[in-house]
Amino acid sequence: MTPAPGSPGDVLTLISAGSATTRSDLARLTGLARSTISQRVDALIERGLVEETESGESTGGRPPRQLRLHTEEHAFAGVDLGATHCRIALMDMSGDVLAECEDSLLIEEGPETVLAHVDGRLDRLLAEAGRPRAALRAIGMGVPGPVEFATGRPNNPPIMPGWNEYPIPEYFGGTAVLVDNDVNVMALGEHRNAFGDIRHLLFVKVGTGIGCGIVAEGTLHRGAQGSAGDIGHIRVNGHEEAGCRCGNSACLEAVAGGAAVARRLTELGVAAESGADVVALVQAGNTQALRLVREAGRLIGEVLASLVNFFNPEVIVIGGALSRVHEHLLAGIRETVYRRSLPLATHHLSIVPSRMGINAAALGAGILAIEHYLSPDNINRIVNA
Amino acid sequence: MTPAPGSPGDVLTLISAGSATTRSDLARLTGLARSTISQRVDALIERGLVEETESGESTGGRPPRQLRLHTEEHAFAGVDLGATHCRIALMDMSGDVLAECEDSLLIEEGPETVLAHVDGRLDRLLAEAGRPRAALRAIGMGVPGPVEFATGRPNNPPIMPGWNEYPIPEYFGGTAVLVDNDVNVMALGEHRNAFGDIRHLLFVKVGTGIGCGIVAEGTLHRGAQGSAGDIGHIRVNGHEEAGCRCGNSACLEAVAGGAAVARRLTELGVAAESGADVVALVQAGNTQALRLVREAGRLIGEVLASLVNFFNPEVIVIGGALSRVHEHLLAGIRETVYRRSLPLATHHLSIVPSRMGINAAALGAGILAIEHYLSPDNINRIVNA
DNA sequence: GGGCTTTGTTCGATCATCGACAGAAGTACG
DNA sequence: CGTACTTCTGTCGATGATCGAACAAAGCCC
Repeated sequence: MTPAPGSPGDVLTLISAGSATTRSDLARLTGLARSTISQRVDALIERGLVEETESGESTGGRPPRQLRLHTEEHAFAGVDLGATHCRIALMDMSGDVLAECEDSLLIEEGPETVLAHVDGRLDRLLAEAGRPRAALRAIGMGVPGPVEFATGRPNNPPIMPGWNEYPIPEYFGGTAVLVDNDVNVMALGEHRNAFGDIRHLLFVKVGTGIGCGIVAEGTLHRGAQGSAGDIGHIRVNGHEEAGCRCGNSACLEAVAGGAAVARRLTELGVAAESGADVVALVQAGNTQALRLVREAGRLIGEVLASLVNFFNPEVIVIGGALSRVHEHLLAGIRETVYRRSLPLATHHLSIVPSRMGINAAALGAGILAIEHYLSPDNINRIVNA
Repeated sequence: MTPAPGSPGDVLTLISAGSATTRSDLARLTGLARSTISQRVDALIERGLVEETESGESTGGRPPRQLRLHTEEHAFAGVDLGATHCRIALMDMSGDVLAECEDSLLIEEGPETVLAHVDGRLDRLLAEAGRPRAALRAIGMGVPGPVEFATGRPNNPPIMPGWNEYPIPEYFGGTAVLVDNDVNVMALGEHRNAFGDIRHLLFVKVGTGIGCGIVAEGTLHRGAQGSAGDIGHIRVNGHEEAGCRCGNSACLEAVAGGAAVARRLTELGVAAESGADVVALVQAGNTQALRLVREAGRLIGEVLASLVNFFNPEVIVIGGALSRVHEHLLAGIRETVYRRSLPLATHHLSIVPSRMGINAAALGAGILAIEHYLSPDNINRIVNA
């Protein structure tokens, strides 16, 4: 994955990526001498970052001692804040979930209330996992709105009253807190768990609104103002009648979002209020709902066709509430994308449903926290301290 | 620009970027000891990569000796191959042009003919600049079609018959040859010469066709198959009647490209065959042409509005033949983008005409070659040899 | 049990880097 | 005009990281 670096903290990166599980592997991958590797691994073990497990299988000689991230003593939290829910996953350093929870919680109650709730849940989850608060190394958080990633402040979020410019990291004192848009952390979760070797990936969340997380060269592309991926307000053909909350008309999410599909169903005499209702109707076999979901897929596909030409990704992952009925949504999307995009761009393109489902955001947020902690710079700092 | 690395070849990167012009600068920027810097600079001077110029101005003590890239002894070529032309710029290591040439040349004559022409011109330009062929360190080349960058082979280019899969680098023997799409090298040229500190930039070429070069995190984004930026075949609203050479209808370049505008003018009774004719008509004050160019700008703006939401660039540069009448084209583009994109994304967005004009491609291709040669890996290899 | 292979550690040698010093080349000022 | 001061650059011994070789450990194969 990584080329072949030689600096100190890079050793840990290789271990965490699973590229190397023994000292010999490390020596081969980094080009450093075995003795040097041993010395570095010792330092990492001493700091509690790496542990040795039982010996592996021999390949004809002395069996190598397996190395892995130290899964005790450290903990990381991934927080998924939605408009009406809060999910938290407590993870160890290798990304395995130690404990998790899910609550109904209105984000519009404002940062103090919501973050106090999160803080309380963190204590409970840590207790459940039997780790002290001090073991919590970093917190990742996905929120439903644009965020200035560097400072962790929401940037004029439309559905988060009271959160504008609120400095979320400061609420948690000294603990490192990484805050990002929810779609971005979902994209990250999906990429790291299921598509680690894919370089360019799009994650499209189809829920009440529609958003997109962009992975370019394996890292999140956030854009100049951190608003990249906001595809919900791209104009689609021939729906000028559909007004959008943003003030324009014919926005993608005003014609193909969960709320829009529900409204159209209601107009046809089938009662539906939200994307969840739509999903229920489709699962119950309602043909009108099924047809409209597929039609929504076509509209989304039309926008994605443009983005495929522009960005040329290898994989597009479809997630969000509506993707629970992904067969129909995907059929519509695929139909349009493969017809409207250039052959060169679609030839090796896969369009697949989310593999992480409802957990993508919390897991992705946790991964954001873990990767921050395991970044070579941070590790070098810890080891040299 | 670069964070604060400490490895050997990075010193040269700082010098070439203009971030450091003296040994003291280098020590401050890299954090290395002054003695270490001196030693490295000596090595670079000995290899002929860096030279000392006359002393700079004193700031109260001994004046520092200025360092810069060694501009003699090395040469780089930037080759801009279009459908009907060939421009070559011979440059020194700092990107200054030593000699250039421009010829009419049909790319459809095939690789052997065209590359032989290029090779001959290279010899002439080198002679003009008084440097031996051996001084030519690398060649960058932009071609009008998709390219597999890693191997330098065109990938099913529509307007380059005979070039498919042709291994261009092999034609030039041992010299390093970097081949890329022409729009990509234009984007690179524009970025490096005029927008070096911008992280995310789009370069849009409006000529007979329409294409886009993407700079993300300061580097070219080529996509999974190297076809990223192919925005000419994105569908636009309400022009289903316009058939495109790609087989679809309502493609952006079928309604707003130079050829399309010329065709529409002809339909209105104003004779025009190509984008160049359109430009001439606009410059002559023809109001029909002016109106259609502005209308083309609006259509392009509609597509760009989507891409701004998706990619969130800081700057969009408009280039290509039609941009010679950029006031009108830009007016149309700006009008639509600022109306249809999200405020957060447009707030700090600039949409500007190309500063490099017709030279963008050749210069960008040359920069591709220079940056390849000056990459830390390559420099370390040279110094340690 | 005795080769054989692979892994991991120990230890002296080597090389890059550092810090302190001295010299170089200017300015500021009496 | 000379002296103090500042800033830049090269030299040199000390230090610390890295390496390679030798050695010990731990398995397999016969």
